[in-house]
Amino acid sequence: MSDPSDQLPPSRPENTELSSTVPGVNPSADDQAVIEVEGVYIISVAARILDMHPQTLRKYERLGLINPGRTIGMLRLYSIQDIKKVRLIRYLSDELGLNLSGVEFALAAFDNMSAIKQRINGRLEGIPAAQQVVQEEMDLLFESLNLPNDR
Amino acid sequence: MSDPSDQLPPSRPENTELSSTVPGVNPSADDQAVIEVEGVYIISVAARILDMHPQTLRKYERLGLINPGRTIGMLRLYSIQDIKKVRLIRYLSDELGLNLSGVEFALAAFDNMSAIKQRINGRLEGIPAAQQVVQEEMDLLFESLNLPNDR
DNA sequence: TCAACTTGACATGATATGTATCAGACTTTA
DNA sequence: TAAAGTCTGATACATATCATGTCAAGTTGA
Repeated sequence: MSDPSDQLPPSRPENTELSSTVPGVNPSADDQAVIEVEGVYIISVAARILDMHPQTLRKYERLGLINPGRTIGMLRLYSIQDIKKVRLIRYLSDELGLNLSGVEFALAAFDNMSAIKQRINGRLEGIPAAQQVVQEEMDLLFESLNLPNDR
Repeated sequence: MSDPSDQLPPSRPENTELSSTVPGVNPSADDQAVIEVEGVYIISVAARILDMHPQTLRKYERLGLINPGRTIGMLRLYSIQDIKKVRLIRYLSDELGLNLSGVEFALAAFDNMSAIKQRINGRLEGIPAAQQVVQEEMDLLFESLNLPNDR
């Protein structure tokens, strides 16, 4: 039970990455919310893209699993990252069989692992050899959970 | 969402550690599997200790969540560690609301994290400063998931 | 010996989930 | 401005999951 290799979940489908800085249409520039109009969909469009019911998306938001932007009015705006996050949620739910509490746990685990990986890397700034080791092993960890390893 | 401190789950109850070498009834003596008769219960006793139905324990085993020993015949024998693992399962299920797929995921995550922590530590043998950093941060990670950090 | 265990199958009630609908108000866009 | 779409909040429904319970027929161990 402690050998990571004997409990790999089934392979994760493509296109469920949680993001990775920014999607395609954002070559250089910002870090902040600058213009950020690189693909933003209202709920009906997002639902059609995902082939899911709008109510399901609203429910996910109510549970804190996603957090789409809003217009000045209150219309939800789904970014590419939001769409991908929903795909990941659906994967965890449909393929791995987690309930929504489990999805919440898994997403939090993912976030925390990403954060700690970053922190370690920062604290090992002066020791590249150690950075390398941690990088490799943390990547292994992400793989073993079948979760994306960047943010 | 990436700050570990803002998603700490509710505090975990006492006595759900997954183990830690050996339980109480073992004043001095061994570390290895020497005699290892420091508390081993058949299913009815384990169920009474845990205040759970025997069928529930059998189901957990069938799903691969626990793996109690057996007599030469086939009677299940629950060790202290098994008992504690069941308590952890119950915590994940009852308190965090995970279904059994989620419990499986969480246990696997825990195992993998423990294993990677060990591996990193081994590979950083010659760099105590780095070991220290990783130790601290990995402990943080375990805390953030509200899971025990030893095995 | 015989109570307690084994496996496997099936049933139950409570709860979770995704989907659906309604009403009344607000936003967007043509 | 009018139509179409979205908002919140409530409610409802079919299906699935989970812990528990029961049964039968065979095995174990004090």
